[in-house]
Amino acid sequence: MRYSQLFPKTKRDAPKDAVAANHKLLVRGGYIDQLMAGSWTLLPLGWRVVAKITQIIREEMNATGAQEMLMPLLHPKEVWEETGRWESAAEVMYQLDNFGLAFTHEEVVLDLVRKHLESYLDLPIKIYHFSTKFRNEARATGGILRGREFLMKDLYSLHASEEDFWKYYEEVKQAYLKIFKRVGLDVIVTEAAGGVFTGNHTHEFQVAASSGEDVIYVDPKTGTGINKEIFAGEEKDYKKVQAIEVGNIFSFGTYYSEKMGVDFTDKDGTKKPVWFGSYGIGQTRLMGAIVEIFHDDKGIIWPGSVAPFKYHLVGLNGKGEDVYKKLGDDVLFDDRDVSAGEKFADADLLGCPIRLVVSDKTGDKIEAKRRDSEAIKLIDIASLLD
RNA sequence: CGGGGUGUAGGUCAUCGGUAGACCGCUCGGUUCGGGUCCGAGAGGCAGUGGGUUCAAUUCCCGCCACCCCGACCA
Repeated sequence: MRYSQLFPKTKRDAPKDAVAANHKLLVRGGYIDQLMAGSWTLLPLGWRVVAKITQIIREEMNATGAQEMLMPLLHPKEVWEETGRWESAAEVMYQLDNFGLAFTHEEVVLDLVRKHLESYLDLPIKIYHFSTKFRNEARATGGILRGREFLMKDLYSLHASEEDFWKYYEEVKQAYLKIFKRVGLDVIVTEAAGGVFTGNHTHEFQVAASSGEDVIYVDPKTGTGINKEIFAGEEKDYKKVQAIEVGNIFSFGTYYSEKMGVDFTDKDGTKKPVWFGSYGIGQTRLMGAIVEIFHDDKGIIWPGSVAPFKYHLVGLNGKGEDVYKKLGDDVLFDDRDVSAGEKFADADLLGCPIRLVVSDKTGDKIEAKRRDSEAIKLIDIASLLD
């Protein structure tokens, strides 16, 4: 990608009211653009980051045997009335006369499954999708961390037995740990309340960050946390940390299945309700959380796995064209006729992992510098392509 | 939803009871070319919106709207 053709360009100033690092840097870098409070366009750069996050999640979900699909966002009132959530979740759900906008998909999944589920032989079912969620947030805040509309992966699993359910629940927990590790985050598995979703406790995946809106108590011995909302221990025995919730997993037991009549014929010939759980990761929030963790005063420092481009090639003195053509697709080439300083500043702001410079000074070599280091080395094109 | 703050050029901000100015960005010309170079010229604004006070309102007062922050709330 040539920078000269990239839409849009970087900005020198952050939005005047922006406080959160992700808000300032993602907007300045041209990753996201605000339509209104809690509503963001993912610009070409931001979309590339989200696509990389999505692909990592997809790989790990598929590895658990889950199948990707896509469900609608406009839901009939009826299915939500079956579980009572048309009323109980009215505050978070955007509702029209006979429809509601998706803020989650439990009801739709259960309606889907009951039409196709007959026997224990059909179970387990593990299905997921990536889609927009609408939430009528009383207060959208923190840049892209809490929006009224955002992207999320939600996985749903249905099982013939409690034992099989918990086995898979644990498998998803491990998959989540892999996902967060792959995107560069250290997460704290945290016990929490289920809110509108369930009376049971749930597991959240929290990332320590001073800008986080959650408070959790971390047990120094196990490294696991308990959300402030259900914490009942002695404060002195725990470490209190602020954190961003980047994922969560829920067990519903047979509660919703019974309400919606989602049952199957078991081995013994009797009808039983399915065991049901759901598992979410917000891709857009995850992008914001990554920026909260990985940035300095100059800009973003993307982990390699989610960076929009691996290389940011700076051409000076009209050079760089040859190197650009050899590097393939994973490179952003700053081909503008502007000062070196401006190009370096933009490279720091955009935060690609490796900055390459080709100039009069580098001769037939290429200068390489990691975004997270000051060390510079000269290499030749052949070893770079290796 | 309660409290606070802010709305002036594309962006960030000054100004001020007498119909607006800087910097950045943009366009043009020159200059420069390893950390947002420098010089010159130019384009660009119904001062969020509705009302009130006044000879006169961007400025003072009130309503509304929007955004940001704190709280409440919250997959």
